[in-house]
Amino acid sequence: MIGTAYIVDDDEAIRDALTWLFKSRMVASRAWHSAEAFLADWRNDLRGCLVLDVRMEGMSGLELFDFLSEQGSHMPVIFLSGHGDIPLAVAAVKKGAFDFVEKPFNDNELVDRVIQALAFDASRQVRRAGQASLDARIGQLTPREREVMARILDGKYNKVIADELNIAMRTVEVHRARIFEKMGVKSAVELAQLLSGRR
Amino acid sequence: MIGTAYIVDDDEAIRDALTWLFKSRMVASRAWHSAEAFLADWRNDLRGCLVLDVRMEGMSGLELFDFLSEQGSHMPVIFLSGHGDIPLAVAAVKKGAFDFVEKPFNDNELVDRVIQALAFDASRQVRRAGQASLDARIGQLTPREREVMARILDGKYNKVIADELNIAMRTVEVHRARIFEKMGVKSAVELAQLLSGRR
DNA sequence: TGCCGGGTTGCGGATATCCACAATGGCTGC
DNA sequence: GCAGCCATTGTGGATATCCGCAACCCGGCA
Repeated sequence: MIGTAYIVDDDEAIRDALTWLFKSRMVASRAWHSAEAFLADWRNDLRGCLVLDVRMEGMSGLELFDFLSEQGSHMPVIFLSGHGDIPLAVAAVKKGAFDFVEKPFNDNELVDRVIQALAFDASRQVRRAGQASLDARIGQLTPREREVMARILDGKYNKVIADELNIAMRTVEVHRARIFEKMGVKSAVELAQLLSGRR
Repeated sequence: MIGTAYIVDDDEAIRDALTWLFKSRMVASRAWHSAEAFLADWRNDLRGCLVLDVRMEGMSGLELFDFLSEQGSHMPVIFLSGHGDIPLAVAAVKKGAFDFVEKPFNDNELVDRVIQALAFDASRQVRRAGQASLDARIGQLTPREREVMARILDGKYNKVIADELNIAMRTVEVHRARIFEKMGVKSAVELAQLLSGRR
C-alpha cells in the first residue's frame, strides 16, 4: 500500500489503538497528540490520508482541516468524533472531508475507509502527475510563445496573429512550430484538447 | 424567487408548518405525504429544491433521493431528520445532498438553506441551457458527420480521415464544412474548445 | 569580445484547407 | 414517381499551413 495514515488525536489510548490496528492490517501510520505537533512535521508533498479527532485541545481537527485546505492540501481526511454532532459532520463532508466516523468505531470498517482514502489519494496523485508535466511544458514556453499560443487557441489564423502582434507571418509560423514542439503536439486541435479546461 | 420547494414528509404537522413558513418568506412550496405520492407528480423538468424527511413509511427520503439521482435528476435536496444518525447524514451529503438538517430545526436557518438551494438550482439551470443547446447542435449532425467530427477532434488531416473512411478527400471537406456550420464554429480549434470535456 | 538564446524576417516549395459550381446514386415519405 | 435528405465525387482556384535554409538584431554572460 502506498501512503501513510497520519493520525492526530489527543487521546493516547486512541492513538495506540489506531497505531496497532493499522499495523495489523499492514497500513503504515504515524501519530501526533495535537494539531500543532502535526503541523510541525507537515510537508505538502506527503502521501496518504489524515485521521483526525474532531475535538482536541488547541487547534481542533476541523480547524486543522480548514488550515490544510487553505495551504492547498488535498489529502483525504477521515474525521473521528465522539459526539453525535450532525451539523459538524455535515459541514465537514460538505467541505470535502473524505469521511466522518463516530466513536466508538468498528475497527475493520475504519481501516477499510482508510484504505479507500489511501487509494483515492494515490489515484489523485497520478492525475496530478500529468497535470504537473503539462505545467512544466507550459513553463518552458517563452513569453512571446505564450502570446502566440493564446491566439492559436482562439482559432485565429497566423495572418491575424501576425497583424495583432505586428510581426511577420513567418515569425508566427516559427513560434507556432516551437510551441507545438515544446508542448508535444502536432496540431492546433491537439493543443486545444490538451489545454481544455485550463486558462 | 424562481423555483419551488417540494416538501415530502409523512408528518402532517411538519408539512403544514413548512408550508406556512415558506409562504411567510415568499417561497413557493408544495407538499406531499409520501415519496410515492410525490413521484406520481414528478417530472424531470421541475425547478426548485426538495425538502425530504429521511424516515417515512414506504419509500424513505433517502431512497427517493437515490431514485431521483438514478433518473438523472440533479435537483438539490435538503434532508430533515429527527434522529441523530451521523452515518446517514454523512452518506447523504457524500452522495450529493445539498444539506442535512436536524429536527427540530431553526425556521429561519432552514428557509435560508432552501433559498440557497433554489439559487443553486437556478444557476445550474443556466449552465444546463448552454449545455442543452450544444447537445441540440450535435444532435442535428448526421451519423457520417459525427464520424468525421470525431476524427477532426483527433487532429487528423482530411487526407487521413478520407483514407480511414474510404472516401474522397473532397467528401471529407464537405462534411467538415457542414459540421462547422451546424456547430456554429469556424475552425477545428473552436470545435475542440466547444467540445472539450465531452466525449 | 565572443557565444548564446530569444525574437525577428525572407525565400521558396510541398501540403492542406476552404469554397463555389456542378453532378450522381441511394433511400424515404407523400 | 417525385421531392428531399444524405453521402458521395470532381474541377479548379484562392488561402493557409508547414518547413528547411539562411540571416540579422539585441541583451546577458563568461
